[in-house]
Amino acid sequence: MNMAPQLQADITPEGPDYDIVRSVIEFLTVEYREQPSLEAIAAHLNQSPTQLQKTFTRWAGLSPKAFLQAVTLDHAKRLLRQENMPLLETSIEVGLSGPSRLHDLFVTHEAMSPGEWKAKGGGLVIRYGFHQCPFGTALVMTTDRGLAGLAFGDGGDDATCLEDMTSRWPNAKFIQDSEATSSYAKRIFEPGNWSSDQPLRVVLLGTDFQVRVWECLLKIPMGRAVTYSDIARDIGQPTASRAVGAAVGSNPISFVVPCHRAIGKNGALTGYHWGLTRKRAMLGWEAGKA
DNA sequence: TTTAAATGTTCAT
DNA sequence: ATGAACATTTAAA
Repeated sequence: MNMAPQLQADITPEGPDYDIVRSVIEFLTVEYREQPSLEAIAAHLNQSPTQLQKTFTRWAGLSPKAFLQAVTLDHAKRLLRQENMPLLETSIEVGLSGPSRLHDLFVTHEAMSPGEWKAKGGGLVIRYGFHQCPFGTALVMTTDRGLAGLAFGDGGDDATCLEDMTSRWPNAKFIQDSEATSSYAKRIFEPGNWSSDQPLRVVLLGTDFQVRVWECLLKIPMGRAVTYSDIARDIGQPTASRAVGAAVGSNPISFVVPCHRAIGKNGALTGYHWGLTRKRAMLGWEAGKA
């Protein structure tokens, strides 16, 4: 309600948190057969076990052990099985600018007109800024109609990250303006700020097919997962699962459009534009908040 | 468990 | 127009 200046610090209390967490996840992923003990992990990172335990838990809401369990095949399959009845079919009569009630974050979305899409962003003014978030550095992009892009980068690859995004809309005009984008960052990464009073407005810049896929993703509740073929079925092209994968992968608003909740039919995490480790991190983080 | 063929969209010749 | 790439999936060996 108030407190503008400090919020960004609240999001990431200790700057390097994600760096540590990321290392832990990477280590666990490679060595998970060994079921490494907390001591082993800590030793590998040159940290004290208690320190590490505390940092990790503060970040994820889950102990490293519970986290490891949350990202295994078994757990993923359970998430899928749970999705038998209700998920995609029952939901929502969303027209083009209809509000969709999410289980978690409230979003209103709006697709671009075909003419605007053909212009590849021409005549569009996009403001962008970098912000710290629980998953590293986030690049936030907005238009006057709402959030248009969200990307991630670690360390010094901010430039790479920016390049990746700007090349999607070559004719748009880009202006650096962290002031304008910071309010979005605050809203997105702090679950406490999620409310229906002020829905988050997003603009879907993509082809017809892509937009349909992304709208599907928006219906997936927090802590749940669906397969690529589920989505294909829901948009009326049951055999297009592969195409769906491609569309999911080109989603410009990562995290807000929960592309990390789409997984393979056997429960395996297949791919992620910003790195599989980050996908695991997001799934585990959500498991801790749910 | 690994391999091969089928599949739909997008992007580059 | 045509072909290759892709964050898939299924069936067959």
